[in-house]
Amino acid sequence: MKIGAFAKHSGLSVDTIRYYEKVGLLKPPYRDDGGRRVFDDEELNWLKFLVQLKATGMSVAEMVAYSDLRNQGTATYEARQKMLIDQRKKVAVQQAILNECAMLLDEKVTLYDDLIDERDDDGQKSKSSKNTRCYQP
Amino acid sequence: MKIGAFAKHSGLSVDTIRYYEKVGLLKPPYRDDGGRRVFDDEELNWLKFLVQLKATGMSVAEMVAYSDLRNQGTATYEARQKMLIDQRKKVAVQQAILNECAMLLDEKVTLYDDLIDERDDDGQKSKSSKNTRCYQP
DNA sequence: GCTTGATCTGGAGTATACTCCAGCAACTAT
DNA sequence: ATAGTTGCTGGAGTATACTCCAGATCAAGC
Repeated sequence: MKIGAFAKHSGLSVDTIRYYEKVGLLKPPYRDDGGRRVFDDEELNWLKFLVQLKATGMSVAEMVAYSDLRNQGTATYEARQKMLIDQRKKVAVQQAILNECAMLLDEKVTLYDDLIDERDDDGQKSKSSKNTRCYQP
Repeated sequence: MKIGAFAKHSGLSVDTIRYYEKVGLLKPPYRDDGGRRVFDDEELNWLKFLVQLKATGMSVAEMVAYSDLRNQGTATYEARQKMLIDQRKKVAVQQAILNECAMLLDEKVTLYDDLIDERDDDGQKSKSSKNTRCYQP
């Protein structure tokens, strides 16, 4: 697989692939006769995993650290597992934050329905205005 | 409330407060005799809301857009509500991604338990090695 | 009065993670 | 054979969101 296909399959750009290689997330791949990079499926799986780690909010620097451990073999299993456990905790925190924010957004959206009603009832006797002096969101 | 207290209550730094004012997220506050910024609770509530919007992944540019709408008064209720609805959708997407990533991490952590067992059983007849040729995570 | 700490301004600098470019080489389809 | 696409390198540039600094002012405690 050449770099274009590799990029497409991973969802990253060609430049990003080369950048990832440069910083040590991908090992220097085999080169064909013309000097072009050739990637295999194993490396694609690894890259997809990196993409998912990134989605959890892990920085490139941390991914490089993980990658370096991985390149050192089985002796680093514990260290790698610890990194994943730490990341899992961060994900849990992030999930809690997002859940709160989701509720907040839902509330605000509902509040706007009321605000819109009140604004449009302007000058009429209002039957159900509850938010007249609510903090303007 | 002076800028130091305002920063502390919001969890942001003093520099960030001034930066937020500069880009238009905060309106130019009242200044005391000495030219120092004085913030009120309403502005603190607004800033706290911005912090939560940021936590949902909204960019500063988008927050500025929302802020500008807010400054235009009740005529922009619909536009603001739409922004929040859009952001709510993004949060839902982000939640789904995080849920997947959380599961992935849990799986990987479990896998490492197995890999560690296998590595430490090295040279013994293994009773339960299931991951001998598993992709190295 | 004097020191200390908070705040001020304008502008420069930083960290992160890419992203783009020039200029060239090498495949690929017609 | 030639045009178009893809890939190469090294290095520069970009976007985002701050963060830091110099040099000055201001307020409060001793």
